Amino acid sequence: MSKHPGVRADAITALAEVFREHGYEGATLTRLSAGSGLGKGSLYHFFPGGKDEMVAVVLEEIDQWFTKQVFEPLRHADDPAAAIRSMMITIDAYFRSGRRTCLVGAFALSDVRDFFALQIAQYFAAWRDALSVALQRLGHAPPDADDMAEDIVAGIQGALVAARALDDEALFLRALRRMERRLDLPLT
Amino acid sequence: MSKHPGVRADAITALAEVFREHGYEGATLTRLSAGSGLGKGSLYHFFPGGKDEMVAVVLEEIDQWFTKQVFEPLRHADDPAAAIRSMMITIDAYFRSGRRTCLVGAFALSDVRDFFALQIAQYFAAWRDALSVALQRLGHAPPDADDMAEDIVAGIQGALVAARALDDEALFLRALRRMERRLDLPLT
DNA sequence: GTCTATAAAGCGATAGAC
DNA sequence: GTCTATCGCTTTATAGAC
Repeated sequence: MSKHPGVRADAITALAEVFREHGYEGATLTRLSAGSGLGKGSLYHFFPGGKDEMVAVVLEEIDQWFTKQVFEPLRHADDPAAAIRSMMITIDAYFRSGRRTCLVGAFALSDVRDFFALQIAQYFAAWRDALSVALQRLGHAPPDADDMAEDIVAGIQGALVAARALDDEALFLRALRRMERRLDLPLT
Repeated sequence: MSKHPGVRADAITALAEVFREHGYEGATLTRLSAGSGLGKGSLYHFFPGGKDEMVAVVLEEIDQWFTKQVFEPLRHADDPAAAIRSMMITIDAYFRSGRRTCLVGAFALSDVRDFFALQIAQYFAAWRDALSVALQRLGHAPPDADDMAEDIVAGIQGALVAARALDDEALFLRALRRMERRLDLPLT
């Protein structure tokens, strides 16, 4: 254990941003070093497994963040409808209206998908299942809730792609609102 | 002009597949050479601008294919509803139920987006606009038709991401059917 | 723990024989 | 038009001084 655990934690956040901006192959050690403020030697001290270990740790951190901020509230909030609405706001902020990409989604489209297949699949499955639970608590039958949840999770990824492709920030929020309306959430 | 124009045309198709499987940075000249069956020298003979020119030509070919097979039918088919249904079938075949990625979509999420921004934006805009025309011909007001078209185009991209992330082929066709149902197309 | 120097391999691109 | 050989350069990763 490091005597300054904050250094490693801060590095993980910085590395995540480099991977997000440049992808797996584009995230060179030079860029990872510059982005984290750590020399190559220090990076290999914290992540002896090199780039692959950095990615694995970054994916783990992302999963933990979403579990706490998105998945758990969907499953356990007193008001499921409010939790879904809150998810949309959280997501819009996290992805900065589509200016920020989803690292997991981008990896799913790339050739590193197979290598990190388990973590990628788990992230998407956890999101879909948590959302399905919230929808079931609103009275939807499990097969319908699964279908709706799958639609939303995929829709968010598609909105990220389209917003970046068309360079149109407004598109992302517009898509979120469309999906929310489609769910026909009860007023609270 | 080459004396064997088929060689270059075949190469473009092969190069497209390499870029699709490995992304821009992952598509090394060694892989592009192996995939096309042409030596590096021959590749530079056909594409003096190197990788960047190969990508530009590949994107152009993709745009031409979609224009002829998808966009034009949406705009001019006698039966717009049938054209939209036909689009879904064409798309499922082209993307092989999500096992094949959309090169343009993947580029939109990557760091080469800025470099090819124009071609990427044009592809998405052309798809959305052609679909909007078909929906308007079905009686939808232009703002509604634009909204629905945007939803479908983004939804297809999201379905590609989710299908690959969850390694679930059935998800892609399921998403296409959901979107088709949502359009409430008239029977013909 | 952090750095610089460096090794070994692979990269995009070019030259030139055929 | 096609190939092989090769040039610089960058890559990941390591070694070792501090």
